[in-house]
Amino acid sequence: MTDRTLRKDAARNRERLLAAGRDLFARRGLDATLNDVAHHAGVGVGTAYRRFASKEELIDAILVQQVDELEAILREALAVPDAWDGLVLYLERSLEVQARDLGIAQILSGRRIRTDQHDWQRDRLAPLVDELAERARSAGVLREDVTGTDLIFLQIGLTAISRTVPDGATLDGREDLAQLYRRYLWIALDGLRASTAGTSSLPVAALSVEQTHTLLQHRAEG
Amino acid sequence: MTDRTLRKDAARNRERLLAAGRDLFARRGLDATLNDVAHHAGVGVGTAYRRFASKEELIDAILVQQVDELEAILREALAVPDAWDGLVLYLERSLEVQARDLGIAQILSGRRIRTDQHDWQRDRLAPLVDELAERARSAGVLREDVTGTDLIFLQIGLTAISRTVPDGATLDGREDLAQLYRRYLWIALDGLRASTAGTSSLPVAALSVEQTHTLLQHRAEG
DNA sequence: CACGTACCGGATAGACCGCATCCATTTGTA
DNA sequence: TACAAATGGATGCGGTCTATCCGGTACGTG
Repeated sequence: MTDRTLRKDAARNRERLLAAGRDLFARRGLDATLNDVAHHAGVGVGTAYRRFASKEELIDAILVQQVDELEAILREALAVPDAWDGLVLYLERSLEVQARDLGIAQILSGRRIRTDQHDWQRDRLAPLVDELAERARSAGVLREDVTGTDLIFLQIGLTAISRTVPDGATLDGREDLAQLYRRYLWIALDGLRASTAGTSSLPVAALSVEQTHTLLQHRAEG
Repeated sequence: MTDRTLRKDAARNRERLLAAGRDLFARRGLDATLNDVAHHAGVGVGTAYRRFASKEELIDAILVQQVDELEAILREALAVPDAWDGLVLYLERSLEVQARDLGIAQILSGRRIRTDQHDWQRDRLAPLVDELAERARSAGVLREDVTGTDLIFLQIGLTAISRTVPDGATLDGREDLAQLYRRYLWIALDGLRASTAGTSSLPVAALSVEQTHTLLQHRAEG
């Protein structure tokens, strides 16, 4: 890296670009343009391209922070005494992040981008997820035939459900639409439990046929 | 419609276009070009545009057949004596269709296209799904708090998981990769059951961390 | 069988979009 | 002050998708 202290204004613009990038990638996903980011950051396109040679480079820079966040969630989950509670905490928090941030969801689902320096998925996150699953299995709370990779794929599915709901959508005065995916998380959790001690109460009410239709319809226009 | 009997060659080309469209939309999704379809059908672009004024029109024509197929699956499921078995049959078959056909999966998920004549989702399919769920609830096999719309959203999630696996992918000699999503279907099914009579045995083996990584990596290049 | 017309094919025009560069101008700092 | 560093955005390039146009072809009716 050419890290020989940036000029004051340059450093400030770099921060602005990172912030705008986080914001824009979160909302519109990874195919937002670097030009978009520049405009959104209030700087010229040229400035953006001087700071980050390509869009990928910007994404990589943003990614580091977000992987740290996910790793923190995992370590916190592992620190929870009860193995099942830890598992639930991880899934809830991780999915909350991905529901809010389309960009990171796309990356964790293996879509869109192919940035070389992100073997972190295997190297940093995956072992922790595996450990979380292993611990829950050993404690007899997670069914024996489920592994850490299953948790990954389940997250991919649940994230897809959460993307079904447009950004700040409400429907018939329902404010909990953004949490709809949690219904299905909890159904999945009941399916993941070893001891089938009944069913959990689902955190969000189901949608009516009309509401579902409106939602999916609305989605086509975005 | 100008249905005053097409000339023989025109009719033949229309069929070719429909077949090519089905094939291409299934494999590459709905953003395949009408020019692509024409080329794939072995006819000129002009021919394609004479037959179908726009891509949407072609999609609509194809859609009719596929909705019929889905409706047939639903009716078959409703005809199964055991309510739970019917539910399982529906989900298995419907997801199999969507796993094979990216185009219809995109439409059922409310993505991509906004074709006006397809309120069929609410009008033809949704009531049947609802009936299926209602029947299973009444029979005491489906948990009380789950509705037909929940089945829709679950399918969206599971379809997303199935799209994780590239077309004819194998990994370490595993031939069942295309069925990976069924693991998660069965986890979901266990979560949907009212009587928690233990856990089902999952139909496909879990992936290792390395296999998962390879899969998601590979996906980025498509 | 001959003629008109519906049809064919594909080159091509036109619109749009994303990426990246270049350079005249401004700003920071030694 | 002076000069290197940084700025901004107009601009060029290459790609994609949509859709049309028109010289040539083949169907099928009289």
